Amino acid sequence: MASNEEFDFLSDEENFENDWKFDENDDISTYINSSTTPLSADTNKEVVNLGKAMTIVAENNSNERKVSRMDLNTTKAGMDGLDKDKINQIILEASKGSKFYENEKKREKQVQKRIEELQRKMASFTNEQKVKAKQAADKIVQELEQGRDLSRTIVHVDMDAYYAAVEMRDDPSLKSKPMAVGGSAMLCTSNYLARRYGVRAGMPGFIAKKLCPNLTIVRTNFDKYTKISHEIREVLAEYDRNFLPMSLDEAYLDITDYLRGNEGQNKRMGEVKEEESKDIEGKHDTGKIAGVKFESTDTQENVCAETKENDKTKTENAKDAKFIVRVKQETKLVEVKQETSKIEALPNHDFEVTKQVKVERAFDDDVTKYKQNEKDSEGTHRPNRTEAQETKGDIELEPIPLKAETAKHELDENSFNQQKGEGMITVGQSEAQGESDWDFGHGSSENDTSFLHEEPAVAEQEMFYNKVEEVVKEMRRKIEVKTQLTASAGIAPNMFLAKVCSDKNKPNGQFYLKPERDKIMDFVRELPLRKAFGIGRVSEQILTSVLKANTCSELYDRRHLMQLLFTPNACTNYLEISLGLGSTVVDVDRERKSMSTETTFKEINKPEEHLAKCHELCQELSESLKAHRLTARKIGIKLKTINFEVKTRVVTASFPVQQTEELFSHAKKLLVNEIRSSSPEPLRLRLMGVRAAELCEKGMVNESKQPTIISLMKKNGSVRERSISLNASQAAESSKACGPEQEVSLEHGSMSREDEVRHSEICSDLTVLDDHPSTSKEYTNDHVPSDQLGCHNFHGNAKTERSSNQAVSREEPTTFNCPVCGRDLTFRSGNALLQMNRHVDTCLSKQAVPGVLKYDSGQQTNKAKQSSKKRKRESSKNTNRTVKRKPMDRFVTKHTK
DNA sequence: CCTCGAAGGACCC
DNA sequence: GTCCAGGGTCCTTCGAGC
Repeated sequence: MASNEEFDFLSDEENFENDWKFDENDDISTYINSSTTPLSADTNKEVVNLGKAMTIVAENNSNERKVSRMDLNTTKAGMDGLDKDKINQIILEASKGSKFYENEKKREKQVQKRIEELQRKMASFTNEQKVKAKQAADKIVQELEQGRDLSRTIVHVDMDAYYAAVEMRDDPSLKSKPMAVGGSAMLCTSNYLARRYGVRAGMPGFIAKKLCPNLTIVRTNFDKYTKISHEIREVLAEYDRNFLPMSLDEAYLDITDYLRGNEGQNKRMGEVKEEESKDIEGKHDTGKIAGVKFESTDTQENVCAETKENDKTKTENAKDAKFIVRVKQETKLVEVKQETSKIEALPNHDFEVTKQVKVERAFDDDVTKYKQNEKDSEGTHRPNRTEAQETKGDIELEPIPLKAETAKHELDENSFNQQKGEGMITVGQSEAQGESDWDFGHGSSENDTSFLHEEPAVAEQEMFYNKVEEVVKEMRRKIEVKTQLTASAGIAPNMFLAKVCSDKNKPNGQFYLKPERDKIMDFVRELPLRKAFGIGRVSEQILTSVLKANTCSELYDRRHLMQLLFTPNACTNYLEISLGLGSTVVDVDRERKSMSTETTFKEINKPEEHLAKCHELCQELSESLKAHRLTARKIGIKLKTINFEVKTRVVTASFPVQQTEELFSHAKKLLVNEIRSSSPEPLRLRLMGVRAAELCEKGMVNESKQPTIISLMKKNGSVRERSISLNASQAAESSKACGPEQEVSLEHGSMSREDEVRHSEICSDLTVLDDHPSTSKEYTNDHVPSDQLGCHNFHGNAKTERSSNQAVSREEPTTFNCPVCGRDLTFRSGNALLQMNRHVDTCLSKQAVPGVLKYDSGQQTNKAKQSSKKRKRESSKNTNRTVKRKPMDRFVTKHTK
């Protein structure tokens, strides 16, 4: 436990005074918190003599510094203890003189310039300014602190070296070799053996080869990764149906509801599929067995019983219990009930007592390999292992977490609420904190936490923590059983922390940061800033060289300066990071904002080639748009010259487009402009891209990586929401619920923009006005199957879409031409006529529409949207600030008063 | 003075 | 011999228009 002196953010008068000193003396050493070491050499301008690799090719300019932006980023997993200098030297040698390198140098200079400006600015601050700034910062801190929400249990699941792991799984000979997945231009990922050489994702293959001449590079196989990703997601969905996939190998889950014991509980039981078990047998070649079969549970029952009586007995018996499991050397892997309840964890988590046992189903074959978590909980150190080591199988057994059938210790609502904590002060915390400023916001009657000091509450809390760990372990095991790939997980009260935690015990480990404020602050204290989401190369450089802050605590100590130097947005974000705050809402309802395609090639410099390439890209993009049923109002191009300079140009179309030629006509203009403006020099490109933005959905749920909001109708830049947001599964459900008769197809074929807008409004009107009980909310055209859209085959006034024999039992889709708005509307319903009439009425009562729309787009929609979100969980205290931490830029305010 | 759109970047995986 | 991706999101700056 850190003493307050060591980690005293708020009573940092000394630090604060040091700032003044810094101003007067420019004495960096007094400014830097002596307890921390610089992360990188350029933390301190004076420290430059770090070997050749660090001194840059100075050419003419003696002021030139090293291009630190090209350095290896070793903050990621599996990169500890590398000879960074040597690696950086090799990278430098391989890059020197290239166009890319020159460009990096240029960008580095720009960053330097910014840093110098900031430093100048900082030197000009008066004490008065700083005092004021500190007050302002503290005020924000206080608000943020008040919004701190520790009630959610967020899990970040991250597959270990995913692509590489997949390739190794399918070709075990790769396991013993350093290998990477990608191409010679760029690597996507590398295995842990390769990482020992400094080979990592985002590195060009040829440099990786220099670092590790034996490196095997395997081509990417995205289809395969996607398929496996689906399998992983099936597991994740058991724990949180609304989990948020971030990429193929990474996702956030909110398992709070699951922990309450009611979500997904009975979904999977007894349905372990044959093929699953076969898969497992088939693939396991090394044959080391670590699975365990639980039989009688008498012993364990006893252990649990005794646990409550006597601590000593608890420990010993628990040990025994573990031994029993191990000694037996049973070899059957069992699938157990979803909900694992670890009843007691022992000090240091050396072992666990798992209480009973309801075997739902055993795999057909008794022999199943099961890899062991090397480390299961925080506090104990686990050495890094390579894949080669991991497959050796010299591992300890660990009982598979089992479900506690006798739920005597099920957390009751009461204890849960305590855990969840209004104001969340946990045992021992108030003492530890003393009268520190940290306590702000916790002073009133509602913060009477005396009840938490009672033993039962502590025990229950412990139980809860154990349960959390077990659940996540179980999840990871399921993933492994299913895919033979390991995942790491971070568990924390918010997404930011969960992310950091998942990295902590990689590979194949997990880390639980318990929802206690002082634990979080401890955790965050020495956290390198670079680990924080949204702090990349540049921000890190700025923060270290301007603020001399390497860790979150140091950042916090400079909050007054942040206040003066950065934009309010950036400032708040930094404060959130330094306080360990992050989003507690795993928000899947994110809508895709743009869609693009780009490609790198050998130099292209002839206009006709430019245009040909552009057309190609437009075609690709058009296909993507069509596949997602999207149209775009903005079309942009991206050009990268052979010197790596990037230009983007955007144009707003007068109506939403989707077709290749439509896209091309806009993109072409932009491109030609650039060709012209570069002339008489040829436009020498190495990359071209086309982008579509301001997307409008043409119906259907967007099948992008995240389930999306349906139907955002945009007009004049302002968003007016029409229909209730549904995620994909909800949409599917409601679609089922409504039945096909509620689906409406609309003719989109050749609409003008005006038509499109009008059309949207009409759809919306239907949404709003329809009073059909089952459709009052979901009645949009969003569920129309793809083949119903476009309606290219509708010509008549009322034409059936299917052959009549097919349509006998189902209602025939019928197309009408609306005499008012002129649109073709298809209704698949027995009462199509009625619906049509309703539509016509709507069109006719145009005057009523604005009012409706207005109302709808006002509070109504917001409310509806909120309630439609399955989990509106912002506690009443939760101010708007903390909830969503957005990635941000750390730009600098132009004028800080 | 405020709002918007375009351009440029930073960052993430 | 190979010589730094591609698909996104969000933020800031800055000039134009109201």
